Amino acid sequence: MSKRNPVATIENPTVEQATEFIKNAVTEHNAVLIVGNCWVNYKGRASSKLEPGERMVIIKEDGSVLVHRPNGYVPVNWQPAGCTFQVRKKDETLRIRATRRKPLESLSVYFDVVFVVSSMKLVDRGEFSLHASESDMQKAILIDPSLLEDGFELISYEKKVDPGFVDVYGLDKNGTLVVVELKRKTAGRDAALQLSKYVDCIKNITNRELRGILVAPRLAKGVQTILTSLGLEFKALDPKTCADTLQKSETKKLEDFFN
Amino acid sequence: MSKRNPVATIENPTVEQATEFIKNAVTEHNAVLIVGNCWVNYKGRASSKLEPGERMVIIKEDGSVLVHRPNGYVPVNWQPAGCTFQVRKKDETLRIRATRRKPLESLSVYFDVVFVVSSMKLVDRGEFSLHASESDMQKAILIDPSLLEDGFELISYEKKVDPGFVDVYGLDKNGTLVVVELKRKTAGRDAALQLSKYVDCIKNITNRELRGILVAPRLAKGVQTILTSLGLEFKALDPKTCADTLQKSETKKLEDFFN
DNA sequence: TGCTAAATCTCGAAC
DNA sequence: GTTCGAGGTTTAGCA
Repeated sequence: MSKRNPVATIENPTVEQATEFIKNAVTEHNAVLIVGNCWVNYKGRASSKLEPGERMVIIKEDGSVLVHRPNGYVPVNWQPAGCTFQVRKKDETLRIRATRRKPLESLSVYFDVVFVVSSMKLVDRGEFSLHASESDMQKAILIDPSLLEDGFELISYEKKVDPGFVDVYGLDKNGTLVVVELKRKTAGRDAALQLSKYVDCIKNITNRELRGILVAPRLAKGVQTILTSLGLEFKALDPKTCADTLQKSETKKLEDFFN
Repeated sequence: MSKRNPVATIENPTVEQATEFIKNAVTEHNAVLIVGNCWVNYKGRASSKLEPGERMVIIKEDGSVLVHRPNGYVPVNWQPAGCTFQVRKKDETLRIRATRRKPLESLSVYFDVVFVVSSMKLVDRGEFSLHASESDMQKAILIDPSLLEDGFELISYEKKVDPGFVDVYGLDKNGTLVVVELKRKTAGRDAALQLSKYVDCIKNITNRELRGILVAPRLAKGVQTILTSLGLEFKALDPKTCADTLQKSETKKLEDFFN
């Protein structure tokens, strides 16, 4: 089995070697890792100065830069993506200057000793998901309808094309028809109006009494007023709560399996 | 000349080798750099999942962790300082689990391929300074009173015990008495009220006309309204500008010295 | 220890 | 494009 190795490393390079190596890496839009003794100046939205010390510097292929001291999880200096770079050697010192416009700011890192430098082209297509997705919220309500309201019974559900919205239809404990609109983030005016449209639409079909509930972690400012004036309701539901419900459900399934 | 080299590196280690190497590094509170193919789970204040991809992982000696994708300057996952670690190999997979209490949260990183791993003990005593200090801002105004306002003349200044505040008294171009309050960061409501107190205090002593000016890089939201209702003024002054003025002054002194 | 206000905040959506 | 609001915000200053 041949293992892909996208990383090239030089240990204990001279300043000259490191300069050439980094210059090449940056022009080829490779990511670069540098560990060595350096000092840093930043000028832009603010200005800062960092006296010499041993640190890790990361340059990413998108032109972002991070300077990390041996302690603390926040970088001491950084530059967001989209920087242009100037790498040069002068008087036995390597200088890396990362500049960006809008806002105009520049970060200069000076090395007099480099312990190790790596250049790499990483491939990362993995998806990142924080919290539960909207479909997870929907699943959670399917599993435990009481998340929505005590005595709530599900009739049907429909996944909309519009991302972030999922409709649920059901009956409350009194048998009244309920239309639900889900949102995984703060619900704004648009969500309220959307729900109102659905409710109006259904009122044209049936003469039954109808409740419209907007379900979201929270409401944007002023939306409660809109909801009230439209005769709609709001139910706070956290994606995290949904994630917990799903996980409990998973473990319960396992327990059922073993019992 | 013997060059200090605090970095040990293994290129293309097996999962087994990497596991042992990292286990040792972590127990000795060394910093660790890992580049390889990994996936990540986080559970704590929120929860997240990151599908497999090639990334850089940094473990620092203070027990903080960073997971960096090839793009973006913010880590996709992280853990603040003070974590306890569990490093183990299982089924040809390296798992690093970083846990912290208060809040209870844990980050698990799984590697099936490691391209390169480094262990290091960095020495960094360099001082970091951001902005100009408030006394720098004061000095800058002493050097160039027009930073404050055209035609401004200084009468006296006083350094307050309260850190972050420096009072300046002067006359504007019309000879009107001016009271200035300096703040090196965004001025909030408290700064406005403080200035108001000073102004009221002086109004009790003299019958002269009096202007109160709040000098800061910017105002917090809603503070302009408060200032207006109190009959006070705001002058934007960036610590950065002050730093520039000071620097120019330094170079000018040098020029004067040589001329 | 808990709270409040600021940050080279960042990041995204809404206006 | 700018403003506004949320974040696993983080962080620093105080009560």
